[in-house]
Amino acid sequence: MPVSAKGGRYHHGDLPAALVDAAIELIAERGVRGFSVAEASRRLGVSAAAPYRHFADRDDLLAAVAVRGLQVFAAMIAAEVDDAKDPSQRLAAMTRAYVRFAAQERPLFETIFRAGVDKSRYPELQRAWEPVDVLLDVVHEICVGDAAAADALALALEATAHGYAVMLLEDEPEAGPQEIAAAADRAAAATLAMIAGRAALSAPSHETPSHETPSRETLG
Amino acid sequence: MPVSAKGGRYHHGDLPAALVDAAIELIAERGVRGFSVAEASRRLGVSAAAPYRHFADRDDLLAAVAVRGLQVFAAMIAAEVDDAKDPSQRLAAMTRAYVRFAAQERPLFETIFRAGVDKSRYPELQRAWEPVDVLLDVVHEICVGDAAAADALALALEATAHGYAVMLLEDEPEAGPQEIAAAADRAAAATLAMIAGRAALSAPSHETPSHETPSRETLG
DNA sequence: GTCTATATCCCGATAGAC
DNA sequence: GTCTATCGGGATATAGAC
Repeated sequence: MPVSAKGGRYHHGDLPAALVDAAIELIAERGVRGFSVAEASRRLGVSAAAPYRHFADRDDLLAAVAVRGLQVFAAMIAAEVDDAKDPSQRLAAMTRAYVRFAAQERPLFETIFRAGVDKSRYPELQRAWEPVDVLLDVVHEICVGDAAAADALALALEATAHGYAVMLLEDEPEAGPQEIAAAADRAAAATLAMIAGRAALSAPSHETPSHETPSRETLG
Repeated sequence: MPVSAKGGRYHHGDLPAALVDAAIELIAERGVRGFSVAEASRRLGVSAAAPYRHFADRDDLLAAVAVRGLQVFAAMIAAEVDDAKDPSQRLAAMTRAYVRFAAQERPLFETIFRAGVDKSRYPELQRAWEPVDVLLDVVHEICVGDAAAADALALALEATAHGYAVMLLEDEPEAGPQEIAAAADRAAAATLAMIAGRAALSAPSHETPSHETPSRETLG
């Protein structure tokens, strides 16, 4: 820890970065909900006021964590995808990375998807998604010349990956490497299944009778 | 509002139920995170202490909301599924209901899936899942005599439905009936696609090279 | 079963000194 | 850029009266 030459008080070389790290640890232990700027400060041994020199408010710090998370996310996906040959295998690899990221970098996943940060307030956050989105463009190699089909497939695969990831975190919060790998493989298999059955994505769902569904009141 | 005959102080006929309702409204407005027992009391015009006669703590009340939510959830699914003929159509209908539930009963969905209530603490909460799980047994009519395949398919469909639901809430928090119906239809189509491609679910995913993935540190 | 009152704790954020 | 001090607010939960 660097110490200011002028007085006895110490400085962080980079308090903003230290705060992001502390936030991640804190979120890992208590969840996004249990995170507070005050506690992060305490852990770094700085005053509760210090963070506000660098982040406008709590959300501002969370947004920085999310940006950081998306960088890791994109890197994990890219690494996993790298050597896969055909488009389907690349997409399956993406899903595998998606699930792994959720499990291995849980606090980052939580911050990105559950912190409730208003994206429109943080353009850098929107920009941080781009590298991920680009990787999804592989779908066009599968649905050649049919942009609508490609979009539908991309959405379906995103939903599937996200679903497996979220369900893993909910059902097995303490999953070890073994379980994580197994879940990632199942998700990857589901990706291939979805691709195989993709013809049904564009087909009309044949009836939408618009039932009346029971409301809360009718069940009292 | 019923008033006690004895004094000037009023009672609720059913404060526990009133608290659950108030909680739902509050969660609808501010999300689970913004919910507090104190605010719910305030809205009902009772003291902040009153709820603790009926619920041990905040989580206890949230668990009650979740149970309520699961009843509605099961009812919505059952109603949508009712008249569908073949298993695939029934499963597609379930997915449609799943997504609709998330969008139309957002606070209940949030409470069930995001409130972070410790299920093991609330057996009634586990029991409330059963009616939903039973409906998923339709998969056995598709994967006849192959229990493993049926389980894999059930998981895949659950993940898909959940993924579409969560993504809808994240991407279009203000979705109207139109958008909701469209999203539900896309999810239903994805269900049919997954079923169509289900052969790939049991197939080995052919390679699991276990890359080294970049860690947080290497990106600093 | 509900109220009043209270104890205890924590948080976000700001002002002003150094 | 960080600190001290502080304001203002809200939460959970308990004790004891009615």
